[in-house]
Amino acid sequence: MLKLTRRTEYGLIALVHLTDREGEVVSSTEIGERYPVPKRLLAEALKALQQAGLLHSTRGAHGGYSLTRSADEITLGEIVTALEGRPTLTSCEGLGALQASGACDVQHVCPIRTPLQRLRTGMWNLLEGVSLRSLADRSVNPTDLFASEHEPAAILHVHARALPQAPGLR
Amino acid sequence: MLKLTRRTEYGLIALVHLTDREGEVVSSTEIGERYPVPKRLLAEALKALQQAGLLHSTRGAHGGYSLTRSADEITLGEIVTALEGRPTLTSCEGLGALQASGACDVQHVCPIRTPLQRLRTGMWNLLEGVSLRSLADRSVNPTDLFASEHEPAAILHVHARALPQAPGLR
DNA sequence: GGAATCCGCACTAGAATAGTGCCGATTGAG
DNA sequence: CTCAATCGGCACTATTCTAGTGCGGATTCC
Repeated sequence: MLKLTRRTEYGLIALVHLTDREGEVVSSTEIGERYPVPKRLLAEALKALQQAGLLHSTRGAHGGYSLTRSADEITLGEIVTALEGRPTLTSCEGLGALQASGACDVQHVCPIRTPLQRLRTGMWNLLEGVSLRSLADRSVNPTDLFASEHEPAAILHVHARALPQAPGLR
Repeated sequence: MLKLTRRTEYGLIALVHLTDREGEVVSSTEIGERYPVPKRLLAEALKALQQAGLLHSTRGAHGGYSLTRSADEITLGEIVTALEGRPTLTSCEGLGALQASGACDVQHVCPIRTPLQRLRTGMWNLLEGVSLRSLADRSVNPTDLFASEHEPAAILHVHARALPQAPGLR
């Protein structure tokens, strides 16, 4: 299913909270008390974020977590990657380490392998395009986060009639 | 996990194949023979697509499936919805039927509810923006499917200037 | 020394996913 | 009219993923 796990959800809650108190050291206890979140799982999410280098942890009394970088420099993509691994779409991609080894036995005939990789890339860009800051900023109009003035369909350009050279993303 | 199920994968394979033979009636057997896909599951995916109104089925000998509309008019969003339900991101949204009933007990304090809804919307637009036709068209440059002339980050508009991307995965 | 806090391991229960089998209903062809 | 191809529906199993919880150890401040 195309959705995030709770672990990620908890991690996001924590990160948004940490963004509110940027610069400070906040304990997992504090976060756990503020939101109805199983503290134990919250701790796991925080650990994962720490291991991914997104959070700095200080132990001992008065310890806690803090952002290692500015909230502007942390993307949703990184966060999701840290919490549940880089998002893949199909089994083909899951193995194969992306086109590296042609491990996918369907590869030769599989008509969707490449298209689906594009899809993943697109979704990935979407996640990469959102900073923790913008996520945490409640003053931003929801529709403005992703939506642009242009028609979404036009942006993503559906039928791909115009095929302008694209910035080599990946 | 942020990924599609195999069922969806199989459904997409079938749809791409059906797009290649647009107008014709193709049996699930034929598809199953062409690609190394468990025929049984393929049949399930096809059934789901039929029930969603994306495919027309004819029974009996020489029966099979065909697209109900032009491949241009079918979006990935519809397909995914048919095969695994409308993508949600968090539990908050899962219940609540989206902001309708305030079922989410975290709602009052949950700092990510709204932002995450935006995320979902963005991903949804992404899926809605891709037609089956463009997905099936192998001549389209992969990067062009989603990418536009504009910088992705600019489109999705974020403060972040795209960090160096870690190629490592899994 | 005690309290607060992060750290790491292991375990259970439930849900989702992947896959398979079987039989009935429908329909075209011989 | 019978046979074979094909869709349609039901039920079942095994594996993996997800969610949640417990416990004890290591650090650090007071």
